[in-house]
Amino acid sequence: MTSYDHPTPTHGGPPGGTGRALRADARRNRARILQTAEAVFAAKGSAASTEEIAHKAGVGHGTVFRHFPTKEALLQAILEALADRLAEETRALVETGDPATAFFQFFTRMVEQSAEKKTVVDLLADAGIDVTAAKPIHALRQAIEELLANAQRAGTVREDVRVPEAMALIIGVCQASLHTSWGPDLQARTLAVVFDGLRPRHSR
Amino acid sequence: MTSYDHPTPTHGGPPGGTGRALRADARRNRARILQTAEAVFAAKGSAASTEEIAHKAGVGHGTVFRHFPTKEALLQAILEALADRLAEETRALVETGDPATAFFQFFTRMVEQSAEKKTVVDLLADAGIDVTAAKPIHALRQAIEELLANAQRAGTVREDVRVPEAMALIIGVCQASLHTSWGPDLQARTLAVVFDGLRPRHSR
Amino acid sequence: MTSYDHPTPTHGGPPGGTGRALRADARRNRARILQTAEAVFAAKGSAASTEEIAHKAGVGHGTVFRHFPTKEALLQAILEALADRLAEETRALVETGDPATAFFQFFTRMVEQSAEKKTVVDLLADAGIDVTAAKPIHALRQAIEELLANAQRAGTVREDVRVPEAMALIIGVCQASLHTSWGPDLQARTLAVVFDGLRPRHSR
Amino acid sequence: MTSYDHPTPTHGGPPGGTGRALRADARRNRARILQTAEAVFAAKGSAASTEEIAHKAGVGHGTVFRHFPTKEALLQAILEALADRLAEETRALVETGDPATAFFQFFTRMVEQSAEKKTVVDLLADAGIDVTAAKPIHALRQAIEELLANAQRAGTVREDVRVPEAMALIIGVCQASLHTSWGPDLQARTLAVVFDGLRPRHSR
DNA sequence: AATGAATGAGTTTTCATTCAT
DNA sequence: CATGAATGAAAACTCATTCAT
Repeated sequence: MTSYDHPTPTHGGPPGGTGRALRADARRNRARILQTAEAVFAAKGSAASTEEIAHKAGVGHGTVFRHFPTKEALLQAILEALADRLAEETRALVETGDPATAFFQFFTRMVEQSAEKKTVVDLLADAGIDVTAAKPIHALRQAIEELLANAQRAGTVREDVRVPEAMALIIGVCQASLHTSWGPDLQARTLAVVFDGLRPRHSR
Repeated sequence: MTSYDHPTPTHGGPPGGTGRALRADARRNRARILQTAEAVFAAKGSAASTEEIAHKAGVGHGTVFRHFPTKEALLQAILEALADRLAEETRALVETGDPATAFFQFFTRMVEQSAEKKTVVDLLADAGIDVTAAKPIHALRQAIEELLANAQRAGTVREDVRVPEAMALIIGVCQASLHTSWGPDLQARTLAVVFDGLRPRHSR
Repeated sequence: MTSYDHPTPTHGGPPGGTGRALRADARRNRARILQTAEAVFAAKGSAASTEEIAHKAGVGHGTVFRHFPTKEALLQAILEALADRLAEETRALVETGDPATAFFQFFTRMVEQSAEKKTVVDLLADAGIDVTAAKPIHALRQAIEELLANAQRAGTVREDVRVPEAMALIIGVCQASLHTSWGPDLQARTLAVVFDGLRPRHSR
Repeated sequence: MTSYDHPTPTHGGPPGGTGRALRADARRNRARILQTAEAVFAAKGSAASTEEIAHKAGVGHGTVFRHFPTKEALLQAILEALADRLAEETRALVETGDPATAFFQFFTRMVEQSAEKKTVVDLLADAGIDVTAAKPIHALRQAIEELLANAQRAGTVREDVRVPEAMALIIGVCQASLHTSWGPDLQARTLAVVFDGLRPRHSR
């Protein structure tokens, strides 16, 4: 959520000092647009109109374009904001979690959040962007790499599993969660299979 | 391919004896439209225009709407046709394959075909249709159920795995194959993890 | 005016024969759109909206885009239609006029029509198209070349005058006619100066 | 340049003695906006946005509208400024030039400057303003009248040529210089014809 | 039955103008 | 006074859908 508070990058200066709060409302608008857009795109896919987003955000639709010059830019911004949030969360898990279980916690958490993440994956699909290529994804990827390596060092994930398939499995299960009648039971059972496949043989 | 030849079920009876010749044309048109639409939607996503489909199918724009009253109906019809094809294929595997390996063969085959299936899943996502709700999916689902049951009877899949998570895993890996740089290696390693998770513990 | 009657170039066949008059109204619409657009652009410049043109032509604005995929295409079509008309007129003058005076008649006629030609010149200016490069202008240019050569052979225009300056003078006087309070007197006196400059010295 | 320094005539008196410093800023801003706008409009036509002008002038967007209540007003102001400049230049020629050739020099100079003047003429055309009606044109017109009269008195221009056609010819050749491939040769030959038409018969 | 012309609601984007800070 | 954020009218263009031929 805090990542929505960033002002436009052209205004790097801190708001403190002489109290130049000239664009407090602009910042607020930007944040509201991002928030609204994420929700709307999540609900209706990237085909949702900017007009609807503007309306639901309570601003004129010109204001959306003032903050994000194209629809594509808005999509990218959402992507980055979400990636930032996830990377932050993941990094916290890297630093404070139990290495043996943190990767599995993370995996589960991602799937739980999948309604939100649908946006990301959809946008990635629509934009034709390769997950591995998108810049803001990089931090997230690195955090995942660490979680995986830690789990392997702790002996809870097989040594021969590499990052690409780990990400593929995460993405896959998250996506699957969108296309079936997906209750907590089903989620648990699906993850159980995958987690079992990830564990070393001798550990069972 | 044969599944394209079904006329719309709403036109069950011919209006007269002499009407047959025209009916053949219409049937051919319907088949060509479906075929073309599947290819076009696969290539361009569901945002592709009906006009383009009509053009590539070599029919007038209006003809598409004569056969499918809305674009949505066309999407549904493609879905049904594809589900029919897959069900047929799967059924053949049920009847002629080795029970111990048929389920895994089927799973692999689905992922290999995922480029084609992308269409379906994308369309499902866009249309907000739940896979489990679509009627023609039922036959496919039944065939999968049999494959799974056979494998469990043959001891190559854990007894506690149920159909929903099996389908979720299939869908998930298929979807994952569309994002990330997905080569044969990655596909093999990802399936290895999932298959491993599906096998009974004592079999390893 | 007859140049408006051309059907879309994709339908080369003659309307006769079996009387397949399927698109009589399409042809009519195309002609009306062109006619209306020429008038509107002449009155308001090329900044006039396609919506206004559609409205004044009595068609939906989508129809304008069906016939001319972009506004630019519409401008070009007007240009070509006008060039066609002028070339035809000029050619007639080449064939039936008095070589000694035809060039001057043509020059005068162009200036008289300048209200109409404003469209052309404006469009040329707006589109950044070089007069000499536009294809449909070529026929017109050739006719002008002949008029000039004939006049020079008849001794009413100096031998050292070349086509480029002749065209420059025509364009210039036509344009000037748009920017001043331009009555018949002023037109006559301005042309008198230019015509005098064009005549050989010994002829006066 | 000096003509840019005039404040808007509607603000005749200063509100107080201490207000002078601010006024100087405002004057400078006004001048910079006019200068920038002339350049931008010259380069991009009157479709250029006020935002771009504000940016290039280094002022806020709102400042442009503080000085010129509408875009139209800005166009008018540019026109006046340019007319002032040209009138000044022309007046200098009246006072210091050779009466026999000054008019022709002036004519040539106008055509040479036509790239700059394109702005004006274009704006006039776009705005539908008649040259003869614009007030600041009057001074320029008077100067031209004198140049013409002097040339006629010196015997280098025919007695029967009046100011309107002289201006029409100037405007026409300037405009023509914007269309067609216009090199120094073509300019020279075109002016040669016009100048020849302007000279008395016995002088050749 | 097939065609494709017509339609107009909807989409993205731009920009002059207003107004709060 | 200066600023730039907000606004919404308007523009070009698309496309599913309808309908006359």
